[in-house]
Amino acid sequence: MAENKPKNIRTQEIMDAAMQVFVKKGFTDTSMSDIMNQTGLSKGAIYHHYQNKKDLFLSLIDHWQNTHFPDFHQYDDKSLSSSQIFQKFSNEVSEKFRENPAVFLAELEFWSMANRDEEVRIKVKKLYGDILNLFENIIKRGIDSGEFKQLDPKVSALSIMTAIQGIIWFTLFESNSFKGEKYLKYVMDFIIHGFLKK
Amino acid sequence: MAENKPKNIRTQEIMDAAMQVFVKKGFTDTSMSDIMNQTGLSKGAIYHHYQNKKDLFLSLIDHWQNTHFPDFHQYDDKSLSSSQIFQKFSNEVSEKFRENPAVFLAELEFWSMANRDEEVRIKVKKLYGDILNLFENIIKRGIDSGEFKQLDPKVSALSIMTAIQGIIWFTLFESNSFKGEKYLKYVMDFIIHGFLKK
DNA sequence: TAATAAAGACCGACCAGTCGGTATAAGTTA
DNA sequence: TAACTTATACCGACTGGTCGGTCTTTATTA
Repeated sequence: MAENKPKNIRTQEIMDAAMQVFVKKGFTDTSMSDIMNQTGLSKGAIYHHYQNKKDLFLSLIDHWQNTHFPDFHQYDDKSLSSSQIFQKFSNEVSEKFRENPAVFLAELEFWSMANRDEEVRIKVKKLYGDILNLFENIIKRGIDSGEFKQLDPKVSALSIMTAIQGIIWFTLFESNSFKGEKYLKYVMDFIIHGFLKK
Repeated sequence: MAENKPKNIRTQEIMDAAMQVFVKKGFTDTSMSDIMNQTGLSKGAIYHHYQNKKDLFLSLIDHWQNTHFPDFHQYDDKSLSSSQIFQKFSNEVSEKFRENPAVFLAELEFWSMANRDEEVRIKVKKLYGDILNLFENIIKRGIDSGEFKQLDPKVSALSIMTAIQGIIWFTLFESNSFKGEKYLKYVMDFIIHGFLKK
């Protein structure tokens, strides 16, 4: 029998295990027994910590945001220009990608589920809403300071986001992960260059 | 009993019906009886035309490419500049999006399945390989003619593709589909402008 | 052209197996 | 011992796939 552990420790373990399986097999094809095997726990233990499979999945979205997403506050640094902030962000994404490409596959699963389930959609929409807000503010700051030309902040923010999402393509279709980083750098430079005032 | 129809007609019907259900519920959550209901056919009829559920799904990828993807040959038109071709392509995507946003959700399902199944991955990889080749050639032509600056054709093609994919975001999270078209136009103009020689 | 034969399309009851979830018991710890 | 955590036996709903057989259309032949 597995050692008893405090709730917060155990749930972290379950989250990490569930992430692996969900990313690999998708929500529906992942059975609770898959998660049991991955954690080494029993069915009863899992259901003790989570009401049901969907509850577990919804928790996973929070877990992803907390674990894998860059800390927002570090981008409030006023000493950096808007271009520099985007570059910094891009570098962090590259690093995440090199360490663990599966992080981005999780997003794919989130999007796919968002298309099927209202609750998931709301939660994922909020997740990306947060990101877009961050980008938008950085862009606005760049415009106000005279660094960027007169852009549409909302659409520009979205362009950056979708450009970054493009890296998922490499995780799926390209074995050599180096190229993903090259893509990201190239695209980011291209966009920022287009943002800058002449 | 349903009227007997020639194979090619019937399979088209099944494909259209299956597309709707798969996009809405995803592969695993779609049962064969869902497809039965959507077509009005019996289980035996479906299995008469397709070996199994996965065979049906794989056929759907071909069907999508044939039905919803712009005809490649029209882009061989040498009288158009590379910029004009991309603009034309972008307009067609916009039109598709206005008519039926679910077309793009199908891609999401393809990607998601590509992550889980080797056969699907190979097929989807080829699909996007075709698209990327088309883009790459147009870009190369633009460079050779002096219209575009010295770009990396492969990465540039990928940038355009991922930018277009970004429209999926609107299908998922935004009710007002008009905005998707605005996004696409904005991004496409931005990219092309960046491609052009000064 | 009429009768017959072959092919193709379609039907639905049925099977073996899987899954999410529940109820309850057993182990652990403070 | 009381509270918490983990284990196990079990259930009902549902799924993909099979199969014997029927109905329709097309081809052949007399």
